[in-house]
Amino acid sequence: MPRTKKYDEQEVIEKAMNLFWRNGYETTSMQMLEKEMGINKFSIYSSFGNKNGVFLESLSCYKKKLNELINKLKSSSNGVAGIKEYFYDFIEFSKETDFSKGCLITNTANEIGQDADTKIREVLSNFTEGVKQVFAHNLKQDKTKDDAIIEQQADFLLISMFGLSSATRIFDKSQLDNYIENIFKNL
Amino acid sequence: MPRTKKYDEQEVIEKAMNLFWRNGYETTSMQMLEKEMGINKFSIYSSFGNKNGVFLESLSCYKKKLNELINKLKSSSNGVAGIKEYFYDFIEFSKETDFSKGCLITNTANEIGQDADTKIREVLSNFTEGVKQVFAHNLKQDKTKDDAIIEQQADFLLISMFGLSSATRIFDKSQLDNYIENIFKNL
DNA sequence: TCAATATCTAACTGATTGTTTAGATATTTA
DNA sequence: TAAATATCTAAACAATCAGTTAGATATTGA
Repeated sequence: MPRTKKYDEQEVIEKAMNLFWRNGYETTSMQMLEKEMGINKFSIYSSFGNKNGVFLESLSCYKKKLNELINKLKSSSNGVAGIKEYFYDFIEFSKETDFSKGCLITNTANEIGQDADTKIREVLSNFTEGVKQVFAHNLKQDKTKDDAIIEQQADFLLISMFGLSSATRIFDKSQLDNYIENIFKNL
Repeated sequence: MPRTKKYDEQEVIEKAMNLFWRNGYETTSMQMLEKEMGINKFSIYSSFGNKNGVFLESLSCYKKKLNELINKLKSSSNGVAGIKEYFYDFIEFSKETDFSKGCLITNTANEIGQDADTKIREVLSNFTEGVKQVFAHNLKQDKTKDDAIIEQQADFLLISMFGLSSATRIFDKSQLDNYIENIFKNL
């Protein structure tokens, strides 16, 4: 039996995830990953295959983190108000010390072209579809809404959330609050 | 007197602009620019200084193109309805043959970090502020809205437009239409 | 017609990209 | 204790990055 790993894969991936979250896929180099993860290239490649592998694991790690917010939303039973709270929760979630880094999923969707890696594209669309389903689930708690309205409003909220994710990187807190209030004005 | 340029700077910049628009700043390499612009590196560097110079000229070219839509909005006198038309116009504007490439300004804002080139950041914030002013100008045509409401709604529309720009790259026409209809439901 | 000179081609920087590999190091079980 | 072997370090890989340069080419005004 050989020596054991000095590092915990889950721990170093969380560090990689934060780097991708701040800088995006392209801008994040293997050198930067080495430094941030605290292990060298050999270890990175033997644990995750290649840069794309590190990124896919980072996406998975991100989803796990974000799932805390989504599970709170899932288990809520106050309809639209719960979704609105999720929007506000997300603003806090995306905050770094002095700026906001948006949503890793949304940032990636904005960065990649239509010729990007298939697995990455799948993760993005699966996640997007999942969020839409949770929105629809909460909207259904309002019995006055029929199926067509629910589908429509879930789509609207999905794109609005997508916009909010980008907006957190650029606009200030009062502008974001005002945005959310307007979004939910007639739902 | 020497020989004259074989290429028109405005013509080649439009090609560069389209490349940046499709692929983003980082992904677009000087090699790709050479090929797309139809001139070689020497000519690119002697005309525009460096890659950043090509990009700044591309941003300027993009603004000129988008100004056709914005001028239409500026000269309209039907208040919110004119802004809504601008949203729909933008969807068409951002369309490539088979997909949508969003807004070069928004794409750039999503791509760059807080340590990016100052000139680029300036172009982005100036442009954003300009669009907000045009929105406010049109909102003022509705005499029932006071200054506070106008400021609030202009900000809301700005972020919504920002979201729409990103959304065109990912969501389909019916989803985008539904998004716009909901945005303008209570303005 | 011809010297002047800007524009062009094409090869070449040096740095950095993602990825691989050889060999030293450390740990484990038998 | 010693053979086995996975993990580590560090140097190297080819490809590509943005940017430069020497020299050939073409066009101009005098």
